[in-house]
Amino acid sequence: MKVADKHGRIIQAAIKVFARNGFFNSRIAEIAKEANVADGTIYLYFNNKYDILITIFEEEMGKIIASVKQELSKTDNPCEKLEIFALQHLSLVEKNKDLAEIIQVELRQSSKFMKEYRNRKFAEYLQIISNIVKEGQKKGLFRKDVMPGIFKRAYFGALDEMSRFWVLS
Amino acid sequence: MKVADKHGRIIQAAIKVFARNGFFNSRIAEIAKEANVADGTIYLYFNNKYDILITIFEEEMGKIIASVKQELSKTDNPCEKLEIFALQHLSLVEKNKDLAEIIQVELRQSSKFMKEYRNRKFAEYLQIISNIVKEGQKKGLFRKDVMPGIFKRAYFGALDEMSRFWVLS
DNA sequence: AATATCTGAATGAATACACATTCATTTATT
DNA sequence: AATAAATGAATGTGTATTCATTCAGATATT
Repeated sequence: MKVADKHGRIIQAAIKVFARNGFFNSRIAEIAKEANVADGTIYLYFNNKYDILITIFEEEMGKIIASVKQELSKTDNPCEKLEIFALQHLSLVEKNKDLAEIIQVELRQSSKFMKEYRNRKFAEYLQIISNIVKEGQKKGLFRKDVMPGIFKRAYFGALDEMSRFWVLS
Repeated sequence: MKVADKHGRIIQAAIKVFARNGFFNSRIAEIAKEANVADGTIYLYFNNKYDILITIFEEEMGKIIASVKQELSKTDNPCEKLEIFALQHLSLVEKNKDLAEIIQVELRQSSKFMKEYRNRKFAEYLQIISNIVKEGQKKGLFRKDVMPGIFKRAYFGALDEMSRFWVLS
């Protein structure tokens, strides 16, 4: 890492500040201060405030997806995969509380103010679950009447709501 | 309903507008227009913008809780109750998409900008689930090692995430 | 090697503007 | 006539973004 990785420092600062105040109540000035950077410097690395949030979604979710896929590749038993996914999800949330909070809180309303932006990374994350289910059904391990597209939501939703308990405390 | 129930009209307008834009991107002027009321009139009925949102949480969640409890009282079999809760939740979401969206999207971050406000109504809603579980355990119908406080979150989370699929579409 | 010139990253004060809230005035109700 | 309710233009504040300026380091010139 460069001694002065401004981009990275701003992202890390923003994760902290957004998690603390929520996106709309966060001030660019506060992020700048947290990153030890001038207000204007932020605009050398990002187009605007939204852009910082989008970058957090993209870059950080990307890392998480990669890490989960990595863990899942260690087995090809769909039952075990499902379990690994849950454990991995909860442990990642615990390790990155600020990031988890931003994803949980801001992702939901992001579509509201970033019309053009559809969160592909999040969809990709959910996709991992439905792929496990499909695989399990092919192998005759899971019931065929479970709809993977519905299941992925129920499974993720349960994990998400449970983890929210300790993220927000 | 009174011919000019301003309070109610403003609330209904705000539900529509908040659902459309999200809280922070909603303008008081837009709510006023939607309610066919002058901007200033809103401040005769509410202290400020936050107050409108809080009132939505309190009043509308109150109605929903009452309605769910009503339905649940029709049986005293905990298994059936759990099923009724799910069906009732999903049907209420479908009937009140705008309200559902606000609760799903804004509730999460509300704690961020309304420091003093703890959402009691929402806690009360979750409580319904854990009470069913406790009852079922007492009657020997549910496993004793299920923790009601965790289960209520997993169950609600699954329902919530599934319904989000069609709320936001 | 010493000096002059250039470059562009970084700064932070100044700007511009959006919008919640107010309140003097008007309209309705008793 | 007195009181209450409603109006909407005007106000003031907060803050995202801009941009003229600085300055450390690179490059050219002597």
